[in-house]
Amino acid sequence: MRQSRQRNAILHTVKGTKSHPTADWVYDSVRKEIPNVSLGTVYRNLGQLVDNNDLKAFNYNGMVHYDAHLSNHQHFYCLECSVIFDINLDEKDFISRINNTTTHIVTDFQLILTGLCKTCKKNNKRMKE
Amino acid sequence: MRQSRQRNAILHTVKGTKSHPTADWVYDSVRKEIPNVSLGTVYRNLGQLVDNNDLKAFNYNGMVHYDAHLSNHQHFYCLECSVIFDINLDEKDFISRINNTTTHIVTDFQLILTGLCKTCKKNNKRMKE
DNA sequence: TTATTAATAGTAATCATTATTATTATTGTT
DNA sequence: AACAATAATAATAATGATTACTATTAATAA
Repeated sequence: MRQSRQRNAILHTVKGTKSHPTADWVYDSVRKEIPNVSLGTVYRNLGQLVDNNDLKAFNYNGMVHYDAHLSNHQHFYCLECSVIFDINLDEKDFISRINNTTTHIVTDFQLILTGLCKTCKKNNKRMKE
Repeated sequence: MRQSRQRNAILHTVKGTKSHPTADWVYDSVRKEIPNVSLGTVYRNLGQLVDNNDLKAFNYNGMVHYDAHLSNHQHFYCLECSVIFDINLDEKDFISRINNTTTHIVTDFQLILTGLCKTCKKNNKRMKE
């Protein structure tokens, strides 16, 4: 894998946000630095960076989201403000718990939690007062 | 909501399988009975049937899968044979457990388990002998 | 410094899905 | 049964995310 200005910019962009961006968001962001970067380059590099374990990817609502936060965690999507938050969950414990209830061998899982985030919960209360 | 031959065929098709089919699979299946059915009709009706709580839908690998099995359950995808199995999991218990570990309010979740199914596990053992 | 070839920009193609529209068929009402 | 009213359809075009293609550019090893 060679060095390239584009790949560095793409990786730094994802590392520099906690917003779990889509390819399109990364494209818009990288274009501010490299205006003629190609959308195909963004997709190709995001894919390679995931293969290379520099990024993680997950599907939500039919779109791929990227994440530079590599350690064991899950995601929570707020139905009010659409922000994706990180949630800490003991994956090993969860998997072993599941494996006690089934005869298949569960080795991995994709979990996305939904609901109302802390901030939106507060705002909702205020509105009702 | 009116009656139509197409909608009936679409609903019966999904009710008649445990394979958690995609729109395309349903289309191919319904075409055997109604050869000139339109793919748009299949998509529209699957959407309506979900809105009407006759079917449930979930995303996997960027594709929507439909399920006529409406009661509380989750899905397990076998990485070997690509079959999607049903898994029983106490949703309420799971949600309340999660809510003990976070300050957001979790009301729902999407979970897809992956691994090796019972059958593929057996076959794998045989191969290694 | 040059040859090799990975990576790029630009563009076309693909795949799942949704929208449009003129026609057909269902259903409630005479 | 005949008839409006309009929901549902087939056929097709359009969309949005992603992947593939290709000629050119640029990174690296010799």
